[in-house]
Amino acid sequence: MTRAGLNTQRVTEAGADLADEIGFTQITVSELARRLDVKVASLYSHVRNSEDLKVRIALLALEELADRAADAIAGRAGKDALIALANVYRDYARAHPGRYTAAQYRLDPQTAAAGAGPRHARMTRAILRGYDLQEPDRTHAVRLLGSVFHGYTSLEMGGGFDHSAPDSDQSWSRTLDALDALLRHWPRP
Amino acid sequence: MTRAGLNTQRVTEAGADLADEIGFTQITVSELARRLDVKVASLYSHVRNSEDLKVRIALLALEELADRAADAIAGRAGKDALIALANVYRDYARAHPGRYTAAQYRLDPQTAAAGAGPRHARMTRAILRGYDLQEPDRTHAVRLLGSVFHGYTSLEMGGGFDHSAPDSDQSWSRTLDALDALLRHWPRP
DNA sequence: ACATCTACCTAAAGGCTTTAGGCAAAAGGT
DNA sequence: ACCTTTTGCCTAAAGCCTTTAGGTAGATGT
Repeated sequence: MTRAGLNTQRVTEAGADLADEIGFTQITVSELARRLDVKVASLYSHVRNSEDLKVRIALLALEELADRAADAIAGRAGKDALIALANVYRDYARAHPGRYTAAQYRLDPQTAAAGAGPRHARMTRAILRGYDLQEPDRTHAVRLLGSVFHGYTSLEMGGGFDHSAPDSDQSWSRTLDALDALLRHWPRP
Repeated sequence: MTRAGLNTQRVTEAGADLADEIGFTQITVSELARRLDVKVASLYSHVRNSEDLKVRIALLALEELADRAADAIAGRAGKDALIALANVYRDYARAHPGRYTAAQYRLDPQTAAAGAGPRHARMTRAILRGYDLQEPDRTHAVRLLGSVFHGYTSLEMGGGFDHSAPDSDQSWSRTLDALDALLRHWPRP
């Protein structure tokens, strides 16, 4: 009887793929075992428990997202960079809904700090180099951008903008126009 | 042996309270039964199954939120109304994290349309009466506002803005200033 | 060929979900 | 008060998911 050749890495990737297919919240160790054609107990050599599996999928998704974001903003500035970064999140969420949901999974502070979370914050901050904002407004703007990227994407994923005109692509595009305008004319306190 | 006197309504409310204490994702029928000091099977007279319980909690939260939002925007306009509405969401999320998470629970379109979801959209739209926006920009703005309210609140709830200066209250306040400015000077296509 | 990992297995205990069938408290009519 | 109906809660049981313990055989290196 030949082996499947699993290790923690592969189990995590298979978990992420499975999440994209059936939804992150539906992930169970049993379901993943079925998918990998392996007995449930076998997975417990690669993953501490069900929670550990979810955390690993979350960290994987955060890292993949950060890599794509870094690619997207390299060599761009201002509105170009803003649009490129924003689209990374939205496109990733549409292509990999399970992974994207996983990226929102609540991690304890230590784990979060050790993962790719901080890279995301730095990249959003980097976008603002193209605009004339000083601290603390820069931080406020980072938080606003994060909120819009995540908020829009997650409402859209939840079907909130389906079945109503105008279509979501247009709102997205105009939302980015609006954010760009806002960053260029950020109000004084 | 005297009865607990439960019905669907009370079970749902107890479920919502429990969600606020232990987190919406931790909700199980068993846990709720323990909380109510009742055997698990008994709850299945009041609730079809675990999913049904969660949906009911979600609908309850959406309704409570809509009621508070309606109170908040009554008799206000412009930036006042914007701030009041935004604070309803944020305050509710902080006071009732379990219910707030429940309000984000994905409902099937039929259930969603029958619940308080559409009321929320109408109220956000009502806020924009105080600003000079025509369709389709009005809809784009509704979506942007929803994204920011939900996005900011959910990142804040997830601890994303902890342990970094300036504190989240300030960013929130300045974010609302920025949104107000944006709505007053919405960019042309 | 040998020892050593290591990937996978069987077995079993415990918890959550859900259905079926029953009993007794509450509610309502006469 | 008495009887009937309703209904709120129960016990029992089956099925699936999680997790641990202990065992076996394929891969790896000497």
